Amino acid sequence: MSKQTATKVRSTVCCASVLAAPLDTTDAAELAGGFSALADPVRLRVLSIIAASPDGEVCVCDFVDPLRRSQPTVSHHLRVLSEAGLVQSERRGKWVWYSLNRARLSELRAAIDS
Amino acid sequence: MSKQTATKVRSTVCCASVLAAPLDTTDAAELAGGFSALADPVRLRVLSIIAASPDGEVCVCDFVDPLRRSQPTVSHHLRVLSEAGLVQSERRGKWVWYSLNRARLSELRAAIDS
DNA sequence: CTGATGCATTGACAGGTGTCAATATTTAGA
DNA sequence: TCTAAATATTGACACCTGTCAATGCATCAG
Repeated sequence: MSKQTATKVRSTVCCASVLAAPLDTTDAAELAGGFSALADPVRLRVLSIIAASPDGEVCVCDFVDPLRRSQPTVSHHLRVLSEAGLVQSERRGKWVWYSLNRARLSELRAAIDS
Repeated sequence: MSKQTATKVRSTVCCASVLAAPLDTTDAAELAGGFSALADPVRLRVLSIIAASPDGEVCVCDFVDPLRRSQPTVSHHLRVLSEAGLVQSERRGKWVWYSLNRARLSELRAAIDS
């Protein structure tokens, strides 16, 4: 089951922007969802750890030690990031590997671009 | 009293980045604070309204109608944005004018830049 | 000084969130 | 099929957050 949830259809032609034009409530809610996923230090470190990994993917067990959080807590954060579209997962054998969705990060970055 | 709170000293030379290097817990907490302020649709629309205003500043009373929130609620959101360093305020007579802190927005944008 | 206006603060409440222990699920290997 | 290992889910708890009504504070007009 790919936990690829809720990347709703954008209502604007390109992508929503906070600064370029008046933001409607739909776009505002969608963007707020994305930033909510970034609004936690543990999740930011999850993204950072993935970005710093040689292959661009990290399995769940390798987050537990550096994050100093329990395995269920790590799993929870990965789910939040996944549902926000910021990471994707792939099961290979007993392990699940997480990688960045840089396009989604770019969307959020662009949303606060002048 | 300038409500310019808590823009803590950055621990890195330039500015914290999620993707460029392993993120320490201090930087992660600081960035998460910034993204928390962006993690609400009402606040994103506040920023959008300011950005769309001709003079780049908006007084509190002019948020209430478009946001469809009570005046205390608007005031609450402006305080959150202010404490995150994303807006600044200036009292002129009976009115208080809010404007964007684009440098702070740039910091957050840069933090999720590749 | 008084009254009116713009904004901030307080208090209360419902709902959301991060955390962990316990448990379930999935997979590989024997 | 049985067991162990990796990950996900559930349940519980404390804390945080968005909201509004009521109230307080600051400023201006008269």
